[in-house]
Amino acid sequence: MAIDHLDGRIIVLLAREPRIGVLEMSRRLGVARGTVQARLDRLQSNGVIRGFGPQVDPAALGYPVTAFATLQIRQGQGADVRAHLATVPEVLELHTTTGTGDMMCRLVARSNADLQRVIDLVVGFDGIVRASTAIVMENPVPLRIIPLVEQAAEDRANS
Amino acid sequence: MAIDHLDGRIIVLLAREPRIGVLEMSRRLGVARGTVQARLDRLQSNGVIRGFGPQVDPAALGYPVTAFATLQIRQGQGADVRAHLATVPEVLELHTTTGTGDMMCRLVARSNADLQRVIDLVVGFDGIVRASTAIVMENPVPLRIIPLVEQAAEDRANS
DNA sequence: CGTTCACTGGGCAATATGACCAGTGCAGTG
DNA sequence: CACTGCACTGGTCATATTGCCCAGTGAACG
Repeated sequence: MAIDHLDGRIIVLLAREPRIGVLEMSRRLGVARGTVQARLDRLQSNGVIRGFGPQVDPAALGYPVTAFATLQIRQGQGADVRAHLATVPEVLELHTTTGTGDMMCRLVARSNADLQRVIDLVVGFDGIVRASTAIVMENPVPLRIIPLVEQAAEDRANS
Repeated sequence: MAIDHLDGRIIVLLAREPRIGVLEMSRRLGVARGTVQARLDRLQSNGVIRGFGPQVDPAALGYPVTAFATLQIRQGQGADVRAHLATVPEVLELHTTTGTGDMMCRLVARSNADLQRVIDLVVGFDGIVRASTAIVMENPVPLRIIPLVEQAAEDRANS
C-alpha cells in the first residue's frame, strides 16, 4: 500500500518518460533490472499503477470545450441516472458527492453551442431535477500525479 | 485533427490492452505493422495521444478521499492563487471556470480529517475569498475516453 | 542461529523494435 | 486522360529488449 522511495522514483521516471522500458529504467536508477521488474509487478498488483493506457486529449479529438456539471437527483433515481450518464460518450467521468449537488460530472463538447446539446442530453432524463454547469476556461494545473507520488514516497521515508 | 476509423480502433485497442505493442496490434487490426506505426506517430504528433504515462490510483497510494472544491478568488489575484495551488501536491488538477466559482480543483486526502488539513492549505491563502467543497462518495463512471473516441471515429466515418 | 526475503549480476532464447525498401492502389490535379 | 503524391502492403535487416532462469549476498526477523 505505502510506497518507498524507489517505488516513487520508478513512478516518476515512468511518468516523465513513459517509453523507456525496464532495462533503461534500471540503468538510470542504478539498480538491477530484476528489481525494477519486481517493483513494477508489485505496484501493478497492488493497484497503485492501474495501467499504461494512452492519454487522449479530447481537444485534439475535436472536443475543445470542457465543463463540470453539478446535478440534483430525484430521490431514489440515482441508479437510473448513473446508467443514463454512462451511455453518453461526452460524459468523461461521474462522481456522487456530498454537498449541494448529488452528482458531479465532467463533460466535453465540440463547441459552446454543442455543449448545449450535450447538456440537454445529460439533463433530459427524468431523474434529474436540476443541473448547474461551469464551463472550463483554462486549465492551469492539468491532471497530475507526480507531486503526490513524491510526497507519498517522502512520507514513507520519514516514518 | 479528426480521426478515422482505424485511428479509433488503434486507440481503443491500446486503451484496453496497453502492453500489446505495435506488432501485435497490427496483427489484431489486420493491417501492416508500418501502418500502425505511422498512425501512432501521427496521433502522437497531432497531440491526440499525449503519452502513455502510468495511471496511478491515489487511493492505493494512501489518499482514498477525493473532493472537488469551488473557489472564489479576489479580483486580480488569479495568478497568485494558481501558483499557490500548483505547489500543493494534493491538488491533482485545477481549472478556471465560468459560473458561481472562479476556479475548481480536484483534491485528494488521506482521510476526511486529513481533508480538513488540505482544505486549510488550499484556502489559507490570501487571494481566496471563499471555498465550497464537495466530497466524492462514489465514482460510478471513472475517467474514460473510449466512448468518446468511438464516437469521434464514427463522426468522421459518416462525414 | 537459521530462515526468509529482496536485491544483485549474470546468461539465455525469443521477440519486438526502428529503419529501411520496392511495389500497389487510389484520389486529386493539370 | 496521364501524372503525381500519398498511404498502405509485405518484406528484410541489425539491434535492443523482454521474460525467464540461476546462484550468491546481505539484512531483517523469529
